[in-house]
Amino acid sequence: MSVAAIANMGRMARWKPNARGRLEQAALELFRERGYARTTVEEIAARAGLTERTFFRYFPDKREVLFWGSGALQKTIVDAIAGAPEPAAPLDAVAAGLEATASVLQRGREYARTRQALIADNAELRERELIKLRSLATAIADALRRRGIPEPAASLAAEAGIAILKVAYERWIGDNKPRSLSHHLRESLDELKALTASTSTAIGRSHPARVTRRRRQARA
Amino acid sequence: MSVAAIANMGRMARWKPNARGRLEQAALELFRERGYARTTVEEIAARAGLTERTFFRYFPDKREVLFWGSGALQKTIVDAIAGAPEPAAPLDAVAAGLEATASVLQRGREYARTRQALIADNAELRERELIKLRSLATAIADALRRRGIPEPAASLAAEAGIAILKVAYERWIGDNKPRSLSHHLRESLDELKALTASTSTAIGRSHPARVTRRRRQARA
DNA sequence: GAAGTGATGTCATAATCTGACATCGTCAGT
DNA sequence: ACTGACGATGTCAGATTATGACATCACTTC
Repeated sequence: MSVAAIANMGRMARWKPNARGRLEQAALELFRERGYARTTVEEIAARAGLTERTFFRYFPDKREVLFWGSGALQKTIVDAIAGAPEPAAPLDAVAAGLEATASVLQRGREYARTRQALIADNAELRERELIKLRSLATAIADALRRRGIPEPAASLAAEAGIAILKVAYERWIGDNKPRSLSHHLRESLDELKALTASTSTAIGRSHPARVTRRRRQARA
Repeated sequence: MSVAAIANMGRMARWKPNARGRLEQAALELFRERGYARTTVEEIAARAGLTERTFFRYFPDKREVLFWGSGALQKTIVDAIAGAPEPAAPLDAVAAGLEATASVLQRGREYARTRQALIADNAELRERELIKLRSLATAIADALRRRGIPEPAASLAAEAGIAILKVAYERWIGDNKPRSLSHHLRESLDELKALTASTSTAIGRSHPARVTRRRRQARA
């Protein structure tokens, strides 16, 4: 559809603007009111002024309405890792990626809070969240490998990144002071670094022996 | 039901012996024939000589028919960790736990193979497997903490244990030689130890500075 | 202005899962 | 043996999620 068509929204009786967003919004409201399990897709669609069938055109299943953002999030992280300054330790590249999430996640702490509460008390949603985190972990590891980071280190750094993200996110949500997610990310990262510094693993190392590693990637 | 009643199975028209086992068996057969998604619970129940409703009395949902064993497995591991010889490094206690699984998992490699193949090509099943592994990880970490192992180490050792189990299981399944799961477990463990030995983390350490740690647990 | 396209709606249906209640052997106690 | 409790199943009805096939409507393009 052209830009003109979008601007033209007035006359369109059938075409509802931002259907996906309206569905998300309606779903979240209803989930807050009655909980995830007790609201049906039909109700969500109705509140959004749409049909059950249309809901399933925008979301492959009911759970995804709470995870739609994760796709964009993952892309953001991966891109940021790819674009990090060249000679960076694995964990620093990951950190750059995580920093980039802060902007995407800024739908507000309030949203994050209720979303996490919903996920916490529903098994289906917890399952889905785990899958998304696994997907993110492998995506991060891939991105690191594309930077020439060899295998044990790439996976380990990716796992560490997920761990940091989880801790920071949790703290950010439970934090009453107006400290940003970025703040908690940096803090968690520093803690992890302190923890590994004393025992010195490959993930934390500053410059991997300064090998000219750039040549080995090309395109991938 | 008394032992006599069980021995008496002959006369019982309604009561089918080992209903759960028959359902599992029927399910596995059908999954092999048509795949997981294309077989219905009704078909499974029919082949087991039971009703759809009864299937759901034995398994909370269709997926669980492939994961029923995981409960026993987890218990086995946790018990073995609890019963490991007292002054053991975290990873050694975990290793003792994993060793104990070998007996439970011995439903044969053939079963394991088809089961993993089924899980691999179905999203719902992959999700469920992840959940089970998370559950196992936290159970292991708990067991280690009950042995007096402090927090970063307990979780890390648990994660390492899961990683070892996954690798060993995978290799065992893909192995044509008749090497046991135990063999692959030991091998994977050794590889991990070698990997961490050079960098020396807390997980691999032999004796945690020989502190008298036994007094601090009592009952937990 | 005719064909085409994209977003929705409508209808029909499969499949998963649950609650309520009936039935049928078996066991325990009398 | 009679009876009542009990445990495993069956039967029935229904909510809910999810998908396929096809119609419609507004708007675009040639």
